[in-house]
Order: sequence, then C-alpha cells, then structure tokens
Amino acid sequence: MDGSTFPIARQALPEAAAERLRGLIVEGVLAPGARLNERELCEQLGLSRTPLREAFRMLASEGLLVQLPNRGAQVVALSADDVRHAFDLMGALEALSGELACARVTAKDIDDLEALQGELEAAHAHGDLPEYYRVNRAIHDRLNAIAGNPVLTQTYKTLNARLHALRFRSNVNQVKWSRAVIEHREMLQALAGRDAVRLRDVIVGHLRAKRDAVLGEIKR
Amino acid sequence: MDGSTFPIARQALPEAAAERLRGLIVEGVLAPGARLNERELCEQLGLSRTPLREAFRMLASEGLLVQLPNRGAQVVALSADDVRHAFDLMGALEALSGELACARVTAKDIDDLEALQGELEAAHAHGDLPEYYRVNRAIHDRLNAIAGNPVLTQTYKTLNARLHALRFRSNVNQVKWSRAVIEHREMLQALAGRDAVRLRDVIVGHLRAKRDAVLGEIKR
DNA sequence: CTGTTGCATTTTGTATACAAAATGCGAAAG
DNA sequence: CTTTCGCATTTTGTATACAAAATGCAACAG
Repeated sequence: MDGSTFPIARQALPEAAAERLRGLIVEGVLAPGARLNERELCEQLGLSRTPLREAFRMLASEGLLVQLPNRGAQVVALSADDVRHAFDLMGALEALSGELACARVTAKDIDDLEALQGELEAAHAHGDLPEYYRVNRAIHDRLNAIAGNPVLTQTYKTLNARLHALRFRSNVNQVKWSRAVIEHREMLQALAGRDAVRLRDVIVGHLRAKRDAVLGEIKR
Repeated sequence: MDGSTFPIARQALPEAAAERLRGLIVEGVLAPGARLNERELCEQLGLSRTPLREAFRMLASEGLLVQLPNRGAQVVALSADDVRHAFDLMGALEALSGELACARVTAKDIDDLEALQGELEAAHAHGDLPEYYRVNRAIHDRLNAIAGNPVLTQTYKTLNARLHALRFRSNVNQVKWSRAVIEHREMLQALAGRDAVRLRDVIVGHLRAKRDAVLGEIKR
C-alpha cells in the first residue's frame, strides 16, 4: 500500500453537494431567502433527491438553510439582530483563539503573520478590497490554527460561513478601514508579546467595530 | 383559526428520529463508539431508512455521530484532548453568556437565580448528585437565556449535548464539589453587581475546574 | 496449525416510485 | 370587479428497489 489508492470515494455525494451549495450560498449565487427546488438542483448537480436532501440537512444544521415543513428549503436570511448576535459570538470565539494562540505561538508563526500583515497593509495602501478580505481571512484562519483547538475551529468555520453569506463585501469607509489595519497590527504585537489579556481586548474591539460597520452597511 | 390546529406534523420524521437518537446518545443507551445499524433502528423507530439517514446527517453535523464511508454511523467517542478542547470552548461561551447577561439581567432574574442557588446548596448538603446536576444545568441554562443571544444559545446547547454524551455523572470529590458551590455563589454575586469582568473570571475558572475534574474521571 | 483466498450474506449508498401536501390558475358567486 | 372555491399541477415527504461495498466464514494452500 503506497497511499496512492483512489481516494475518489464515489459515496460522498451528500458531502460534495453540501460543499457545492455552501459555496453557492456564501458567494451569493443563491441569495438569502431563495427557495431551493429539489428537482432543479438535482439536475444541475447530477444526482438524485436522496443525497441532495441529506446535504440540505447538513446545511440546515450549520444554519445556512432553513427547512420549512412541506415547503422545502430556503437560504437563511439573517436579520440585523441575527448579525449582531453572530458577531458577538464570533468575538468570543476569536478572543479564545487569541488567548490559546498566545500559549502556543512559535517564532515562525509570528514571522508568517508579519508577512501577512505586510500584505494586508499593501492591499490597504492600494485600495484593493478583495485582496484585503483574502489576506484578512488568512490572518484570522492562521490565528485559529495556531490556537490548536479543533472544536473551536469547527465552530468558527461554521459561524464564519453564515456571516459570509451576508456578502458584506461592501466598501467600508476609509476611516474604519484604516482603524482595522491598525487593530491588526496591535493584535500582532500583543501576540508577539504573548500578552493574552491585551490580545483579547484588541480582538473583541476589532470584532465590535466590524459588527457595527456591517450593521451600518446592512441598514442601507 | 384558533391556533389549535394539529401541530402534529407528520413530516417531522427526521427531526423526531434525531431528537430520539440524541436522547439515547446523551443518556448513554447508545454508548460512545457504538455502530448504528440502519435496518435495526428503522424497525425500532418505526420509519424507513430515508428519514433515518437524514437524522444521521443532522446528528453528525452536531458532532454526536461520525459517519464513515460505506461503513455507516457510530456514536462519537471523545478523546481526552477532545474533552479539553470542548471545555475550553464551553468556557468562552459561558463567559460570553455572563457578560451579556450582566447588561440585561433583571431583579426577577436575580431572585430566580438566588432561589436556584438555594436548591443547589441544598442538593450539595444532602449529597444528592443527580439533583445537583439538574439544578446546576438549570442555572447555566438560565444564565444563557438572560444573555438573549439565540446564536450563542444554539451553539451552547449543541456543545453541551456533546459533553453530556460523556456521561461524566461520576462522583466528583468533596473538595471540588464544595468549591463548585462556592464558585456558583460568586457568579451570582458578580451578576447581581453587574460586574462583567469579575463574572467572566469566575466562569472561566469554574469551567476550568470542571474540565480538570472530568479529565481526572476519564483517566480512570 | 496458520494465513489467505473466494464466495455468500449483510449493510450501505443511490435512484426511483408513490402518497400527501402545497401551489397556481380559472371559473363562479357575491 | 373582487373574492373565493375547486381542480390540475407541482413539489415535498417517505418507502422501496437496486447496485456497490464491506463483512464473515469456510475451504484450501503453505
């Protein structure tokens, strides 16, 4: 056995369908509130209703879909309160990531994060918002990985998918954007100094600002 | 329409099955690592494989089951590390509950919690461990409800189910038990004084102690 | 006696068939 | 002209049928 056996498991249809749908929801192709027709999706995805419905159940458990009795599934539409609540929780999750990371972070981790911070500031300087979001996400994911808590990571990823479903890739205003960059630098400093208390404060503040920015965009 | 229409939706088979299985897993009737035979469960629950499999997907998303390719579902068996990680996350969730609760708690809430605290101390005095666990859970659930964050509540409940699946209803030792009662009183004091910072510290410490107690029991 | 191979049986994964509920539209009544 | 009722169609929910993979056991080779 050389490990190169075909891992193309042909029984992963529900997982594959869920993954695909997750992408479509997060990218906004399937808009919030959109109703999902089973037959239609079956044809598009090339599978039958049984595995598709199992995928629906998974996504519903993740909070990306809501299933109405006898009326099928639809993409979740978050209210302003939902967003507020989700961001509050996200703040607690990321704060925990930071605390745990302080106890485990290595010199290489810091180097990598400083490189990412450089990319972040470059994206900011160029006004390249998509790139900024990409690097931002990479930083937060990296911090989460350093924390080394798979249960936390799973919870974080699930909640993140729900929030990304908002498509809040809106233009934040310049002042808030600059603030966010500064907060990222502060995060990195606190982490480098293994200052868990300060890191927690910075992260919670960072998420609070992000929450308010998103809520402001939503109101429009 | 008087609202008394039959809410016995006959299409809730997957939910009903999931609810039932969740109970069996949490109660320990279905032991960690146990493999679930679809046919067998179908007969016992009185339904066909289609809705049962949808229930499996839900429970797997909640982390109560693991599904192996072509080898069905089995009850999750948490490692010591899993328990450690789950409790660390639980600490962060409950700490957030406490912080949010400080900002929303009413006089009546405090009264109710003080009554529960009395029940808790009575259970402790009588050495009634099951009753202690019941009241303990009631207190934590109440705190969570006061926080008023449904996203948090959902996450909390799901994680709680996973931990209860451990059946750590083992006898904690007297010293730790007494400490827990004291910590509960401190929690209540901090909440009554709307001291979010102190409440957070007490809760995190409380969960850390609980985590270590459970880990100690597991090692046996 | 031990280990492996091949086959029968069981179990899982997917597709399809059938029943019940919801939906949409047109006709009829007010 | 609006509203409501009824029916045809669509869509969802569940059961079953079929295919592929896994499992267990017995026979055989070493």
